[in-house]
Amino acid sequence: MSPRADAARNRAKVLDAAQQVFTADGLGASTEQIARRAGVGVGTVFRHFPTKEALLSAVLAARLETLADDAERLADAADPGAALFDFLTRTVEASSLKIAYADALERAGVGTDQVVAPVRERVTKAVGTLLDRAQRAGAVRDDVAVGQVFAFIHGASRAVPRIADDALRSATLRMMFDGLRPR
Amino acid sequence: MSPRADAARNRAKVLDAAQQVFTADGLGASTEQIARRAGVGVGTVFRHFPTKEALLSAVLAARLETLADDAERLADAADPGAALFDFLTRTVEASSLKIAYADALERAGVGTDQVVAPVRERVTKAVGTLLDRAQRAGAVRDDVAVGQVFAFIHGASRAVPRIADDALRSATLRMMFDGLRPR
DNA sequence: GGACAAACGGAGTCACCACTCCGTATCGTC
DNA sequence: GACGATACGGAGTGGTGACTCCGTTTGTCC
Repeated sequence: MSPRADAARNRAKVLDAAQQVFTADGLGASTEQIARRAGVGVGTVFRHFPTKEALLSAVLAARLETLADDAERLADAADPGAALFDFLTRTVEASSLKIAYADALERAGVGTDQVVAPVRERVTKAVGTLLDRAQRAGAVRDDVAVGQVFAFIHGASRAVPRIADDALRSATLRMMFDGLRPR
Repeated sequence: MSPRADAARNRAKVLDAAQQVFTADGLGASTEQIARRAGVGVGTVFRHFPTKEALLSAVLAARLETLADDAERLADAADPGAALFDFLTRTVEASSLKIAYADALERAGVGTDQVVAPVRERVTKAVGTLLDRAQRAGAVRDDVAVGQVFAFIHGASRAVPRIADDALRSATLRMMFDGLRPR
């Protein structure tokens, strides 16, 4: 039995609103704020996502989903080195003003969450492929593991968005990821 | 008029407890928890630090103080390159299990806080000196600014402590800071 | 278009937390 | 050791936020 049309619509609206609000105000944002943004009552939010944590998981899963899409799209690029670094740069830049993103990633790292786990695996695999190809092409050190790439993404996502100046920011980002390249 | 002996003692106990509790449970930890840990009443906590934010600032200032001490101690090391990288490594490793530390640093970056500002300047200057010497010795790229070094510290503090394996963690750290070295 | 299930809204509940207030204890001074 | 000043403890207050409950609305199916 598929859900009623309005239910599906509202679920999407809530997820969307949650993403925006978490991004703007951090993970501490209240459920009511999210409900208001979505144009629904709090009851509706809680019907779709029984706890705040469940909502966060869902938001996170959605983000990881697009991350995986990105990585998979780049899997057969002509220049594997460029592909990996492009991916890294875009991933971090995309989360520029989004503090919540890094927090969510952090959460993902710990929780053996039911919702998040499968998507997480997909991302790991896709990034693993990018990494592998980049290494084979000699663009990345041989001794780098996927986990370390995620550590780089995590760290850069945290640190780099704080830099206001555009040029300086992208320079710092490039510099940071340079640590992955062979010497 | 200097403060009464018990007052000074309690102030120190609270500051110490706050540091421990924030470190263990994050910035969301309650004031009562801190009071209990310090072995004093909540009233005492608030008498010494009128708001929770003031307490956080004080904790942060204390941390920055030791950071500055570290940096200044290394200012005339024989090998400037090693000195800078030592400092970076130790700073991050020292904050290993301390999530609160990175949060606090983040806060420091934003706030033009009365308590924190002067210490901040001291740290910046000391690290600036280390950086300068390392650059002159050819151990660090010429185009690196102090702000970028802080970004690296910030990012690494966030990302690296998540790695459980000791060897892998320090390898990642080294790799991350390698981005600062000339190519 | 009527009937029934599914979903909605939002006032209400409960727990928690920053912060206050004041009777009591401790310190420093003579 | 006595006395005033200073600091302490912790019950109390106000506000906020996650989550519940139920009377009302909306979608769907015949």
